[in-house]
Amino acid sequence: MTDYSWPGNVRELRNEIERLVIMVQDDTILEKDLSVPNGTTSFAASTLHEARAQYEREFILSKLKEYNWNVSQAARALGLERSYLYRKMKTYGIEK
Amino acid sequence: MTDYSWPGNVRELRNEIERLVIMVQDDTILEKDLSVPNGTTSFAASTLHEARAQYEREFILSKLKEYNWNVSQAARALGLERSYLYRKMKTYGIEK
DNA sequence: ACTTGCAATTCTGCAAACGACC
DNA sequence: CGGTCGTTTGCAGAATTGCAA
Repeated sequence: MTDYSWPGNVRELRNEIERLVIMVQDDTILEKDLSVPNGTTSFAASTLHEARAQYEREFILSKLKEYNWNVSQAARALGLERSYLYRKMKTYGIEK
Repeated sequence: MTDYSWPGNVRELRNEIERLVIMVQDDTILEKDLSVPNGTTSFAASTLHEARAQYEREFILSKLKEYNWNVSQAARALGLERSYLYRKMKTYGIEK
């Protein structure tokens, strides 16, 4: 599991762990049990909530990069208050 | 403009109109003024709000198709109340 | 299958604060 | 000095969402 970057934030990792606890009967977790096969880049969000969060995170991140991490400009482009963008960044664990 | 399908819902069309009203100085709107050139499939949402809506719509639509328009099943898969999914569908103008 | 009312939660903009820089 | 930026926080009004029916 350490081969995977867990791009969203810790939530995704936590979800996977919870899933494993429930699904795997054996004491040992094998690679086949993982929902993220080696080499996978992103794993599909099922819930609307999850999907939304993942997408939002990517979108915000891309805008921040586009504006060279100038939060004020990115916020303007995103149509958000700059203070609110900070909150989003914290929520999604986005940092330079 | 009638060549474009305005996939989101009327909101996208309205936004484009508003943009045109503001941006185009002349009395006549030319094709070059459109932010959606002929043949374009989707036009980039700028605002987080817009992007979110577009994405959410696509996501919900795909789940509905996946479950053959069984709203109850789709709602369960999406992690939403079935009554709320109906509201979303209305909001985004999703119908079979 | 589909809608609606309502309450609880969450989201979001606004204002304000502080230091730093120009 | 006035304006911008980075960052955080409190608060009130708006929007989202689940539940019951």
